Amino acid sequence: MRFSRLFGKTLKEVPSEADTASHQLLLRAGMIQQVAAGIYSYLPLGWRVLRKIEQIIREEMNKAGGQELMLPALQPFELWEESGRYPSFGKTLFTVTDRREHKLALGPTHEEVITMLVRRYVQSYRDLPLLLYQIQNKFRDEPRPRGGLLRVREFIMKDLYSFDADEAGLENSYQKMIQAYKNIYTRCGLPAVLVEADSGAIGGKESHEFMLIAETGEDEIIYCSSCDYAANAEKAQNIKSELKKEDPAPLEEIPTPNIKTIEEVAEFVGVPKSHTLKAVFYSADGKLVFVVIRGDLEVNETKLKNLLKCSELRLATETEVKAAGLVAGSASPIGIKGIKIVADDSITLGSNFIAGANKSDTHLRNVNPSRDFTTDVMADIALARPGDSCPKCHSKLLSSHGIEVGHVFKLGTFLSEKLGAFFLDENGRQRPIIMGCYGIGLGRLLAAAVEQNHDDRGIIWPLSIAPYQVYLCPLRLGNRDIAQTAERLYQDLMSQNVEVLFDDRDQSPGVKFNDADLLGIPLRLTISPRTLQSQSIEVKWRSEKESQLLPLEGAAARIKSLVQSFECNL
RNA sequence: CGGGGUGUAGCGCAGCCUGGUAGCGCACCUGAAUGGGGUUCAGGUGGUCGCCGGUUCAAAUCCGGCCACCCCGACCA
Repeated sequence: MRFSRLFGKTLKEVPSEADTASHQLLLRAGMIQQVAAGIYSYLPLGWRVLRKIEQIIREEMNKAGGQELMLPALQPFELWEESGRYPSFGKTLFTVTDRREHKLALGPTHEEVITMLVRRYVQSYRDLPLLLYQIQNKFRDEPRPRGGLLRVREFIMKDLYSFDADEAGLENSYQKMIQAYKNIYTRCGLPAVLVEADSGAIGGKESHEFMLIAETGEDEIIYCSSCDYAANAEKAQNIKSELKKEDPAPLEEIPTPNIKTIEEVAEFVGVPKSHTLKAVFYSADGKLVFVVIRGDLEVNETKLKNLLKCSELRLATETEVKAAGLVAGSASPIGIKGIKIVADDSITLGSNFIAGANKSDTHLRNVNPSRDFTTDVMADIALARPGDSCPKCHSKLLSSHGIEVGHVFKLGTFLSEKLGAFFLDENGRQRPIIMGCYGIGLGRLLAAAVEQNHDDRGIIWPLSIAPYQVYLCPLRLGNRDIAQTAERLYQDLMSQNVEVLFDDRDQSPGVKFNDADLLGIPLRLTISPRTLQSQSIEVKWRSEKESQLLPLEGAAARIKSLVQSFECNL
């Protein structure tokens, strides 16, 4: 490709809308353009990168036994009501109405459609296992698109769906996909890590995410400093310290004037926070919920939401709390009636707690769960924090931010049961197909690759996904020798099937070098009067500081093998 | 949805407070010089000042409403 003909221009200044590195660089390099909030066009350079990522993913999916197909973006709205997933997607589902006033959804994902397809063709266990995938646009009306390509409303996603006859089959498919994903990240030059995850709106039981550790990441990862435990903070567990059991002492009121927060209570009474019980009020689908947790811990709202199986969860407002007759600051579950009480299991790891008295400016001493109050539900709903103990090995937990570059789910049978996808097993018994799904956002992967690989001059593409492999950069194009040599090398490289961007513009060296660095093409070839004098060209990797000279004679073939040897290392 | 911010040429910005019909840099076009890290000089092209309404002899500027985009939070693969 000749630079002079390339559609798109590089920018010196940073467009004001961008503040993450990948967003700024992709805009400055002329690879993407924003059309509306969370909606982007890909220009030729950006599209070439995307297509390379797509091809790598496709190859790995095929290698794992996946079969590619294509599904519609427009889906009957009823499908979402039937599957029961409409409430959990809610407003993120884009809907349109056709001329017959029939409601349609723009597919945010395709489990419904593919399950309908599969149920028609799979009747027997002999038809399983099955791995089907598609690479296409999905639509989600995100509350807040952000970070350029990192969170958008229309995006290209690879989604593979697995169909198995039994749990062992699902486990096998799941492991195959995890391996395929690892291959994909390696080939794209991304050190992604596998973490335990919450399955969110998709539903299902077990789930893992692939994360790229990055400051700009929206997710928080909790990981162990010594073992391999790692989980999304939404899902992460910790070891809750067990306090010495004392014999239950009688309840006792203590006046606590103007003392409301756990910190204040603990200090006032002179006990550690872990000797107190904290009350937090939530509104779950409009119903008030009373949550009790040990004072040294915080509530993990994702865990709570899953436990309550509600679709909307938020902190209750002051008005709602008052209306329910609760005394914020001095509330406790003792004597509460008509409100659902949910407890974290930490409240059983201690005794004689300090808790509210449901009377303003008053607390109770020696509160003991089960003796003094009962709960409707008890489970782990605590937030794991850095500094806590690892649930696997008790070492210290750490945290960092990450970009979610892939998510795999064991769905189980809830969709196949809802949508009627059954098969007959060896014994002629009808059973629901066991499903899994495995997604990668291509644009996000591209942005993550830039977040991971750049410096203050621009992008540094890994060779495998670079828009071009080689940047051919002749200086002083007015010089006929230079022009001819460059033109010949350009033709030679192309005939060797090297992907080359030929900077045929008669620009000053500074302009050319700066553009080369900004675009981030891995290998830069410079031809100048200087190099020509020694019958050589200068070769420089974008990722390295130093350059070297290569004889002009046979340069194309040498460059070809340079590029190839690098590819083989991946 | 709550809080904050911004909308003036393709991009980055000034002008607005104190009304008089728009300016700078980059990019682009023409010419000349320069030539290993965004070089220099000269001359040009390009804007219904986000939209609608109001005040006024006169609105980018003042007032009201709306819209879009960005950031933080809520939320969310």
